[in-house]
Amino acid sequence: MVKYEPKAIEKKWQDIWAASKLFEPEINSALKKFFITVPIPYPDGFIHLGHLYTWTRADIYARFMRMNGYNVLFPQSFHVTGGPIIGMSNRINSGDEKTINVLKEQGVNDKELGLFGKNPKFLAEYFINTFKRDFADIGMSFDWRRTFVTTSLEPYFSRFIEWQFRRLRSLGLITQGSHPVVWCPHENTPLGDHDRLAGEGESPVMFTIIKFKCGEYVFPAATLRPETVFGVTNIWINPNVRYCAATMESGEKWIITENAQDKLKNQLKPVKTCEILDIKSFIDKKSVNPIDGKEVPILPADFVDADIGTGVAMSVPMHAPFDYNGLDVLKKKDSIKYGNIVPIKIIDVVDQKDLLKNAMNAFGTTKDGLEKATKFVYKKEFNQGVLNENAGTMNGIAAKLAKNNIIDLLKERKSYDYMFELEGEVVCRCGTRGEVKVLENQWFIRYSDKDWKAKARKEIEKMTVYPDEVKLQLLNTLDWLEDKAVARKGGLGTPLPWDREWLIEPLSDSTIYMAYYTIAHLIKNFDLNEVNDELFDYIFMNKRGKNIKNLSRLEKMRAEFEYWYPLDMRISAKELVQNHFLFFILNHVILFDEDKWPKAIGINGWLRIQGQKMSKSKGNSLTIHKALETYGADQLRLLATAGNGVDDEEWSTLNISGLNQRIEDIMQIIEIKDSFGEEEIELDRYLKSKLAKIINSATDNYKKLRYRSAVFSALFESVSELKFYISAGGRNKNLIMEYLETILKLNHPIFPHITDELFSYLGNTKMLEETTWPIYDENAIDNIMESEVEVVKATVEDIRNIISRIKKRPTKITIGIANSARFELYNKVFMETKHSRNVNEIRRTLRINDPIIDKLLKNPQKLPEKELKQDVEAKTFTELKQFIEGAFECQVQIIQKDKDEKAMPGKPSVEIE
RNA sequence: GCAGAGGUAGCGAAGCGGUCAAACGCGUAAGGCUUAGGACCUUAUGGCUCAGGCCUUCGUGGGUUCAAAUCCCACCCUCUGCACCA
Repeated sequence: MVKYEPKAIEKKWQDIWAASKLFEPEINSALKKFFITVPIPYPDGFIHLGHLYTWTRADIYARFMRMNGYNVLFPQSFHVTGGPIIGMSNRINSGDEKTINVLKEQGVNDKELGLFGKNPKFLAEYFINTFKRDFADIGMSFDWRRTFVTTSLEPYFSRFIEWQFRRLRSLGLITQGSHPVVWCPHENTPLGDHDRLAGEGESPVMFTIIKFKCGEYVFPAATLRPETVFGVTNIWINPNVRYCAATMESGEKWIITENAQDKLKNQLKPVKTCEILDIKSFIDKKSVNPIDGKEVPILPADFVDADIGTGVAMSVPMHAPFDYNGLDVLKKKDSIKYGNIVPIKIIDVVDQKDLLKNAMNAFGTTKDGLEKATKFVYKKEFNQGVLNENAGTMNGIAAKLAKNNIIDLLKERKSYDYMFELEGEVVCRCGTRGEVKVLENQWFIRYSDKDWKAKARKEIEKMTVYPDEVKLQLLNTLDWLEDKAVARKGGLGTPLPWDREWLIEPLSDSTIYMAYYTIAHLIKNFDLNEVNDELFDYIFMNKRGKNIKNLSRLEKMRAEFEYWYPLDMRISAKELVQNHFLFFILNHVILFDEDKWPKAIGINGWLRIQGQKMSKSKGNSLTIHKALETYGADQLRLLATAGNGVDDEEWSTLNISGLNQRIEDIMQIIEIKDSFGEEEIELDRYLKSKLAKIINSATDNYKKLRYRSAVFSALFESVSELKFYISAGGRNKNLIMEYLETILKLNHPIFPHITDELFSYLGNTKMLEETTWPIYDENAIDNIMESEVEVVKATVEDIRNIISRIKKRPTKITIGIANSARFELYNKVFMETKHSRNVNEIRRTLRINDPIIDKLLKNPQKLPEKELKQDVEAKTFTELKQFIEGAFECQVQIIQKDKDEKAMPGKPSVEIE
């Protein structure tokens, strides 16, 4: 009994591949090139199975293209820009138990841990080495000569990034401005999602400030709904909170909560002086609504949250449940004083006359209920509402549009301002409450630029995207893409060449490095001083500057770039689609000529393990290194076939046994190969036809990165067809050998080690990647033969069914094939189904009166689906007689039927005795 | 909120107008093999039916069609991204 033992053979083949230099391609103008990459990873931990999902998918593509005759470049590098490496190092240094335990479990010793904590560079180098080791062990076909590390560890690469950013700046695509971020005042740093204990996903929301004048003072009401300003009946302040009169730079005296003045300071609205005052003294005084000049009273309300906005709110009772309820409370207290304040309805929603009241009745007047009602009302009114005659000049305008119109009006009247606020609470890991801060002099890359977007749109439309739906996602995201901050003050990275206290952040320094791969191994021969903008201009733009000398040395790099670029395929998981991939595309279209724009991208989902995404942070990741203790490389590579597209796919080790089984099946057939002979039978045509279809579908699926489907036909279907052929009496050695060779080729990209091994068992001395991909032979397709074999299989099913019904062991089975007249009618009907599947129509066209026609047309669901031939059916049954006898262990007779009503084409009559 | 994807038998997952009671894998059950277990092989696995038949199913509710898991509309639920965060 043969057993598949992957460990025994995998190292051997990895060494053979390495020695062959197969994966270190050189320029070869006789060959078409193919350049494929995966985004560079952060070496801040061990590579695990979740990562591998993406990389194996790329490696499979690289091997597939090599076998298809392409000169394939598949390099890999590493990313250390930004925070992750330093963050990891800091966590270890500060004794973070979770992190340390995970690493220890994965085999890091105390000495190494100590160094990790002290030296982020050591940490990065350590993990880069483990990545390389694990990549090799899993059989990745990388060209390691071109590896580099972005960015601060590699001055040559930094020069490249500087070149990129000077060019972007010279194109006017880098600007400086201010920008709101969530900020930790304790650590003095922006708070990303990963830095938060609470408030993940919270981002600054812009509140409109509308200035209501009251004598010398301004009441700056903060609101999310400026479109309701026509419906204001009063101003709310909270009598239980300390307020102050803050003198702003403009000289205006704003009445705001004490809290609010710090917020304003953070948002570049410095408060010059500030006097505490008794807010209660303003109650019942009048203020002026700037939109229409109407006077509205200032009233007390304890639901006004001192932590949000300015502490001054405008009251629109007809459109805000809290305001309505607040006014109600006051009216109950003092109906004379407040009785004449009437809610004003300014937004109409079709079919929703009493939207607010209904919502309040439905949700109640508890705090929670009012919040729900608020959400409900806001949503309906904003999306479906239209302003009415109470809204002055805005009458008839949709609420959605009115918002900006009203803001413009307020600006004209110098009654507008804005501030940022967090809707939910954000807490930093250090425990401090996060707040909004507007950063000054931040550098931006102008992804909002219309012309730039138009170019990118053109490229996306042209590009091949697997799977298809991702293209739509790219285009949609491009539409709302805004300017992006390109630099930060912390972490690692290349300084902005013109403002060196800012470091270029990771998503911005990783947009065009694929071009750098083409020269990465050569540029190191230069002195760093020689590596300047002119050099890059010459290589990448063919622009020869004054100081360019030593042309011959440069020429080699230029040739590499010209040969390998553009990038033909980039593979990644889906989370990079809406950020990295867009930046990658945008930078390419602006920095390179159109013939150097990327050709295709392939996106995959995640690997789930027991329903959860496999990731470092979830702690459910299995490192490749560990997994290789139990499984072989090819067995782990099977996980690349977990899915076809962007859906997340469940992976279980159980699939591995299915793989093992097929491999052992193949090994067994190879073992008995000498027992096969020369005889050719009808069934050969069936196997050849199946093989052709398998080649066709596997090839197509490989091309589209649909590996789940590819492995299904290349491995599972192919082996089971071969087993059927042999069990049904097939013995044609030449055919079987050709079949085996073909399926080894078809499986090689996914399972390179075992297929190379088995290929050598067949007496070959070449590696599979030195052979060529199987060619689909259309002439081998024999649909009638395939159909008739299916008829036999279906008949066996039928017989089984009957036997189980009548509950007796058969002694003899007689199978009656329909006569050729019936086949003729059958095929006539089949031909008609190509034009119409409407039974009445078929009947009308055919105009044949025959009980067989009636039978065929009885059920439109069961119309003939394929062409059948009487002689083939008869021959097939005769040839497979032994196969049928074997299944039932009794005598089988095949006869021709002339009159039997039951025998139909594709459905012979069956008599069981 | 905006955008994208998805809901299929006990589970994973194909199918994306007719050959669909739904591939394939796993699980489960019976039989074979074996001293026994494992592995392996065969068969069964929505319901009913003692001659190959019938009935009900593909998130929910409608619709289009001779025909819908597949197309259209509405609703419910799940996942993902949304920017200084890699």
